[in-house]
Amino acid sequence: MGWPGMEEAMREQSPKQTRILEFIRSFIDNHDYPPSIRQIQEACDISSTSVVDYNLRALEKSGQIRRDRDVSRGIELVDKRPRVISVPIIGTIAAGQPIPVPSADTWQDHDSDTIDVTPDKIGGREDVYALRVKGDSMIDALVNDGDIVLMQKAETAHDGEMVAAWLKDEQEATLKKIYREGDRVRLQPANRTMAPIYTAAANIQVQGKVIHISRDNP
Amino acid sequence: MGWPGMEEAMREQSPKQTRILEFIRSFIDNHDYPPSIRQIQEACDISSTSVVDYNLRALEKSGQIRRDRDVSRGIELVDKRPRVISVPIIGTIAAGQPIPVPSADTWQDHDSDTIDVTPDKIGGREDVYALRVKGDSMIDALVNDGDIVLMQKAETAHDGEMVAAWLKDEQEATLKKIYREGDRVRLQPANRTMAPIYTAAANIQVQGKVIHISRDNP
DNA sequence: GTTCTAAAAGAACAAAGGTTCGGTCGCGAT
DNA sequence: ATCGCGACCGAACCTTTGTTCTTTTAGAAC
Repeated sequence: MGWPGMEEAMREQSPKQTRILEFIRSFIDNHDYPPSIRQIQEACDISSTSVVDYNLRALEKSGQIRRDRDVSRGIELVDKRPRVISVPIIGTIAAGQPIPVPSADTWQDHDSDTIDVTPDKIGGREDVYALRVKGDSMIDALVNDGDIVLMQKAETAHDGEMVAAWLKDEQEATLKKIYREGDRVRLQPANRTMAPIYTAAANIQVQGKVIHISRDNP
Repeated sequence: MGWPGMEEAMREQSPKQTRILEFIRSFIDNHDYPPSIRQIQEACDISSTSVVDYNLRALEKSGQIRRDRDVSRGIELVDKRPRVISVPIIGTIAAGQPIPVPSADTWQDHDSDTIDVTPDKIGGREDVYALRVKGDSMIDALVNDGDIVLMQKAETAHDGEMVAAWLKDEQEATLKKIYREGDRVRLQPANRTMAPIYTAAANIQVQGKVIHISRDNP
């Protein structure tokens, strides 16, 4: 997350360096590749390329940028905005309809429906997929019709985790907190005012853990 | 979203072109700037730079990439992953506590708490901010403790829109669907099982419209 | 076979762009 | 005064890198 004295180093930048940094940032936003030294020079009213180089070295030393020497436009912002990650929406979760559980192979291949999410929501996890919620049968878990839930594939879950559970007998899927109680399972809605569901442990098949819920407001 | 014949043009790419495209994509992911023609050549086992150029022209013609001539590494993917956008979290919405409504000036300056969102959620809107939900007094609107709501600043709202409303007499804020009924206002929870709140129109101050709700699952 | 064309090779060229180096200009310390 | 130093200038230098040109190959069409 940093190093001792990072804050000081970052404060120790001249107005010229701040201006250079801002220009690089906006240039990358516009062009998707970094500016050349001469472009920085012109944009920031600097008289010589060597001055740009001088300040870039300073910025590099203070940890603001990284430079790939011997590479044109080899400037990389350390504090750059990450890009979005596309997660496949592999199905719809609704009472009475099974979720097609994905095989990891077909994930990226099928350019089916996807949703973009910020990397921090994935957080390094693998086997992440998304489900579209249909109907309001999950309203007791504070999940509404049209919501998108981010899931991590899992066959098991610890007590208290919110999972997508497939009820074999009832032939339906639901989103609930799961608790093992001997040979049966309690599915607890997130909303305290709603009553839990009890069923046999053998009747439950965990499809994945809920890691995020996202709802666009119309 | 495309142009007539786009699909055909995209299918008309040789395996070599596909490989080049994938390499560019992964290179940009790793370095944050595009590869040079000679780097593409080496990575894709191509014998000559002119062959790379030949295929890049084809990719450009088929609309896969854009090229800035006379610019080193001036390759831009048309279908690139957008970057995240940082939205300021300007406060907490909870019963009994006022929301500090932001002035547009101080937004970007204060590097206070922010949340990254995908651009499609903003959708060109301006004056977007975020609120952190504290407590479960909004549970009837399917909003839970800890949720982040994306808001668009607004002083007025149409009937049926979900807004953050400040109740002057009660000195508390809430998230509800708003309906004007003569000189009073109905605040309708999103959950049909909950009863609406009625109050005088003069008692209501709209703070913003809800455009998105986001919940990380612990 | 001949012809035509997409695709590829290889080399040379020229522009773009990073780096270097000698020198200047304050400015505080010695 | 002068020494040291951070910041800055200019210009030359040379690598990187995009472009071009000629030639070759491999099929498909005739």
